[in-house]
Amino acid sequence: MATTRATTPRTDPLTTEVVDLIGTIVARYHDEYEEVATRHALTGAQARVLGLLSLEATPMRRIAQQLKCEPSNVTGIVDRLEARGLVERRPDPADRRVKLAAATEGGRATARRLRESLRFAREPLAELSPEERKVLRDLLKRMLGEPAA
Amino acid sequence: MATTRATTPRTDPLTTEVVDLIGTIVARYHDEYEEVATRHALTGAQARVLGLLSLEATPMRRIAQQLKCEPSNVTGIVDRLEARGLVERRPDPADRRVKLAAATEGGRATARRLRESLRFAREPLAELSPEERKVLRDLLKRMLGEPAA
DNA sequence: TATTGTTATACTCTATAACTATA
DNA sequence: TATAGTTATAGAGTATAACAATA
Repeated sequence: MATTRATTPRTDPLTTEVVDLIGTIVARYHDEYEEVATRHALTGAQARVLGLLSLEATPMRRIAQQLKCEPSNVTGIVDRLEARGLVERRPDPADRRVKLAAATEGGRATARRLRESLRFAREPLAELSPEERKVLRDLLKRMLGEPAA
Repeated sequence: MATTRATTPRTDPLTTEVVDLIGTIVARYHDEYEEVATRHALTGAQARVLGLLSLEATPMRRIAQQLKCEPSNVTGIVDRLEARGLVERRPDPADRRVKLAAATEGGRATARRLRESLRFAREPLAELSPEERKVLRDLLKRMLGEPAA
């Protein structure tokens, strides 16, 4: 079945330790993201969509793809952001079926403040020297299947 | 406040790149967790609770603390797991107010299958040699504020 | 015919507040 | 009186199915 199993058994202590560390990072990252969103009176999903739209106006359909959820859900999320003046719906000149959701100026400002509040993985990285950050970057890249730059 | 700020400005390209990589890992980890849970007909929250209870019987209150949610929510989650025979409630001999939620044998089997399906951060780590995994472990530990072993 | 966005529906997770049974 | 668990309630996210407008 797994012919390379012997090289790196999935249960060796070192691998388990790294897996646990990554689990800790994932948990901490998510907790902080939710907390920052709540502090701005947004849910996690709303904060994610606002973050997307602060970069560029996006068709409803594509928002759903980025969120990995059904398009029908995006309607409600954008509704709530629109009700607060953070987002607006605009027609797509090229296709009248499409609605482009776009962040308003206020929405972009909120998104910016949100981004700046997300200290995690910034402050902690200050513990590492630039050389160590490079090593970490290359290891993470290889873990994710990218060529090591 | 942050006297070392000048050394590593939060916006330097290398730090940003590492932050983005960690964001990618977090997203992938969560997507896979949800997908595996769904494949076992469980929600993410149900899978997390079942994972906890497969290790040891736990008072409702403590489950809420681990999930970082209100105790009232745990009632429903455990209800649904119990209705499927994966979990059961038992009295705590030491304190009759307390109910211990415990995984049944079937629940432990499901939890085991679930754990085995979670390949992420296992398979990807196979890309790294044992030495590289050690370096990664120590960098992650320091990032998380632990002494570097 | 196919696609985009929406509505309608039902389920789950979430927080808040009030309740009960113990301590 | 304080604590553990529950119930009731309301808001939000989710998937599914059916619909109108447009392609």
